[in-house]
Amino acid sequence: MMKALVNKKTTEQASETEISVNHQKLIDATIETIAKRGLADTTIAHVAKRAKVSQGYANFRFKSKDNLLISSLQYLSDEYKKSWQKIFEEKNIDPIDRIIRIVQNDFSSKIANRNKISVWIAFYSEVKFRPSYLTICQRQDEIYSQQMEKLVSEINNITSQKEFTPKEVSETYHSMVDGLWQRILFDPKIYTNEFCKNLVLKYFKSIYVNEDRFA
Amino acid sequence: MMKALVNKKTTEQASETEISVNHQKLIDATIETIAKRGLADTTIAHVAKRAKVSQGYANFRFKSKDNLLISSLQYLSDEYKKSWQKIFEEKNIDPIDRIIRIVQNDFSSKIANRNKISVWIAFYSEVKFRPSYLTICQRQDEIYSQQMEKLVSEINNITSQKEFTPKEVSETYHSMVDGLWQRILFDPKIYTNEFCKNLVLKYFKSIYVNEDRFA
DNA sequence: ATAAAAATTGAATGATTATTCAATACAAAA
DNA sequence: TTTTGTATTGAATAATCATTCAATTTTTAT
Repeated sequence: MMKALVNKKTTEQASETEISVNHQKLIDATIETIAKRGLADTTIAHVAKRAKVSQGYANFRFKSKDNLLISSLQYLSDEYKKSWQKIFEEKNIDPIDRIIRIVQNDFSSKIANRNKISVWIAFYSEVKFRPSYLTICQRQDEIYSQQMEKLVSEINNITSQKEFTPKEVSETYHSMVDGLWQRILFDPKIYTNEFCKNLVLKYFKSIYVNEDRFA
Repeated sequence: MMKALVNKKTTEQASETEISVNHQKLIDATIETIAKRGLADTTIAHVAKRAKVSQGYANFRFKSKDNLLISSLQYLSDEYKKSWQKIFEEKNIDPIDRIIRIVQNDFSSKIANRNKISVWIAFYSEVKFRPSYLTICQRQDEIYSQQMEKLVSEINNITSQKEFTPKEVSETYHSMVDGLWQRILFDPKIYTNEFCKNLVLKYFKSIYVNEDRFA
């Protein structure tokens, strides 16, 4: 009896740390399904089929569809966070180069592609009605903004630019990125990643007039 | 027989031009329901109840739920368009004042409130999967962008600003608006309409350095 | 006032879909 | 091998919802 209890606990721990293959397969399949069919048309049956497990299992593994969706959003959020976190942290790189890398990342094909964007917007559209979605998105934004403001204030110090506060620049950039992502979804012919990236760099150019690297 | 035909035609014409009360009641109810419950949870039954007609009637009147949703998006789009169309057309007003009015309009409480925004984003999120949604949104954007570019080029002429093309300024502005609307939904405490408006005006200030009206 | 036509109802239908769970396959331990 | 526990299946269930339509109310024309 004692042994059984201990065993059970070990198993639980294992499944928490070493993320099971099926767990990840299902999350990937969920994101792919939302990208291909839209959130409204994403059923457990579709996801399970794509992940090549039974419908019953998908539900069993995540307790509920809701839970599967939340886990998928969390995964998407973590993936994005990882991509910018390390750029912000490279303290030995010039801050202007660092911000350029942030822009490059935000419009890299890995991040800003129509599939990923459509999934983000699908979740955004439900944020007002699902507190758990809101929490995940807000947490991400908060840290990003905070790091961005710090980076901008470093640049402001170097360039002795006084007209625009770090907060203003950070918020403007952030909203531009969100807006441009949306537009990539609408009209990818015009809004190529390159076009968007250059538009944002041009914005920085308007703030930091003497800095040629933004041109 | 002849008379009957004529009568019928008159009735049809009437119901097309003088939009029936129920028609508009249902569209309003649809927008309200999406705002309150989200698109995923918007059923004909909820809409009908809010519009105070029977569920069967709602479906009969619009042929299908799909059709009702498209009509609602079209209405929203038209309403927004009307609000900016007349500002662009006021040719006797100084272009800088005109662009300031455009900004004021885009962040007026009538346009940029959480209810309206959540409905917009709900439709945006389905744009990739519903060609009819895409068409409505694209048509709107195209005309807006076109007018905006024209306005910016007028301002560029006056200010002899050469660094930033009308297209660039217009696209940047447009994406900022979309991004900020999204952020109003996430965190209305920080992103008040006033805050957003000032952020955008500050952007224009960075382009048109000598123009005090943007400050 | 009456008949004919149109508008509106609401209950029934059928399709879709999340969730459950008994049955089966699989793996590990004895 | 046999036993025991876990992972996985897939068919059944129950709920939700768009759509239909026969019946009823309201409006219009005579």
